[in-house]
Amino acid sequence: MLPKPVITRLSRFRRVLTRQWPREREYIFSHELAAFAKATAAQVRRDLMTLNVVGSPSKGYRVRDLLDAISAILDNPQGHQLALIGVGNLGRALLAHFPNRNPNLKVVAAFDVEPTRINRVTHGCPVHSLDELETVIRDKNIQIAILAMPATAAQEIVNRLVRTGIRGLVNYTLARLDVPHEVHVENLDMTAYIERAAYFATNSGRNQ
Amino acid sequence: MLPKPVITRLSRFRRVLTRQWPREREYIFSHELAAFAKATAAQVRRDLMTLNVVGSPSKGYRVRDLLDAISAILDNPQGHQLALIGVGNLGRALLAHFPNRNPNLKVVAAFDVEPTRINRVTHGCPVHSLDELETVIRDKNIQIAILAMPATAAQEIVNRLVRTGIRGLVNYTLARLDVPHEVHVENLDMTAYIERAAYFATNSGRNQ
DNA sequence: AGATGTGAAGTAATTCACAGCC
DNA sequence: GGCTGTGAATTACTTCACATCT
Repeated sequence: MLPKPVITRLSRFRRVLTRQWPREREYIFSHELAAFAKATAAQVRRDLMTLNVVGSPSKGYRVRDLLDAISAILDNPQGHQLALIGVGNLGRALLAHFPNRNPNLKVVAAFDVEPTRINRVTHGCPVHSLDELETVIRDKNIQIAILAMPATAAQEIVNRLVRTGIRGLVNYTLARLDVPHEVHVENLDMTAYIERAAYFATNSGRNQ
Repeated sequence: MLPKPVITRLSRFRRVLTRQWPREREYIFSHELAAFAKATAAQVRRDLMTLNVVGSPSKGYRVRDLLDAISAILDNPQGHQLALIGVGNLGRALLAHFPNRNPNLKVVAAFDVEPTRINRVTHGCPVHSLDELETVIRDKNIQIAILAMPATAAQEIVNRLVRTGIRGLVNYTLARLDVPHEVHVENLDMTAYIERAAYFATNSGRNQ
């Protein structure tokens, strides 16, 4: 298993290569990718080394090879089915941001308690009642859940998700979650990031 | 300037102390705080050491001292004024999440291009036209901006913000921003986190 | 007995620097 | 000449372990 910073950068590299790098340029140098992805050339070469991607001193790395290697790491061959819990403003924002992205990751079901939201299709995603959580998760083979509902309900729903066999959680809630160690949690507390930005802004920190 | 992981933990510690720790318990042991904040006791003590907070072996740390020390680090004496750029779903979600939080951080102005959104008050926050960006930023002494609008417009608006003297950016956009090194950027690309969760979920990674 | 405070050790991640190649 | 690939050095962060305190 690769270290977290490497995974984070690979994800960034891929976005640069697919969205910013001119399609007609078949090769890229480490320093070019570094410039786009806000990394250093040495860092890029290190990361690519761990992926066993080889470049040539004269041409650099073949973009195609790079993308293949990154996908082999980041993408699941069967793809990932995701569930969204909570279809409030945040949930809807996530749904709206999503469809155009990584085709490997699909939000195939959303859940809410609000009757007016249930049994409708929002941004192409069907919204179910929370009562159906377990059945839908199992039926659609969902491995990852995005938590975008009030913090108070979080732990209880997480317990249900864990019992149903969820593998990963993306937690937009303030709640700190208790999960067995085989379940991966990404905590995305928005205020934490803003506090951090505030600290480094006033202390005139250097970038990144 | 303290390292990023320390700042992140301090922010977490504070949330635990203000929201989860029983008000009547005036003291807390490092291992207690560690359990709540998902850290280790040694880590907590290290962090508190760097803040020069002293505890007693018999009683632990005084919660009040802790909070004061953390605030002295994280909070700006004049507080922070924030601007929100983009009042779509994501922007509204951010506004909704905010008011109850850190009183030191206030979103005092929002901006959008959509005429139907402009000159209204959303979640207690006035929405201005983007045309007024510079004047409002200056008038309200805003140091930090939260970017929650389409990626395409991001860099141009960032340039304007930088010219107006912004100190920090919280970037929810896919765009990678070019800013002078004295401007701090927190990048919060949602899909990156989901890709990370997917990777560690399939590779059955350990938590955190 | 069971904490704290902290040097020292250990581990993780980044950067240097340079041989080898095109 | 400018790039890749990579051991070695460096820097950053975490954890250990223990003297000290109450």
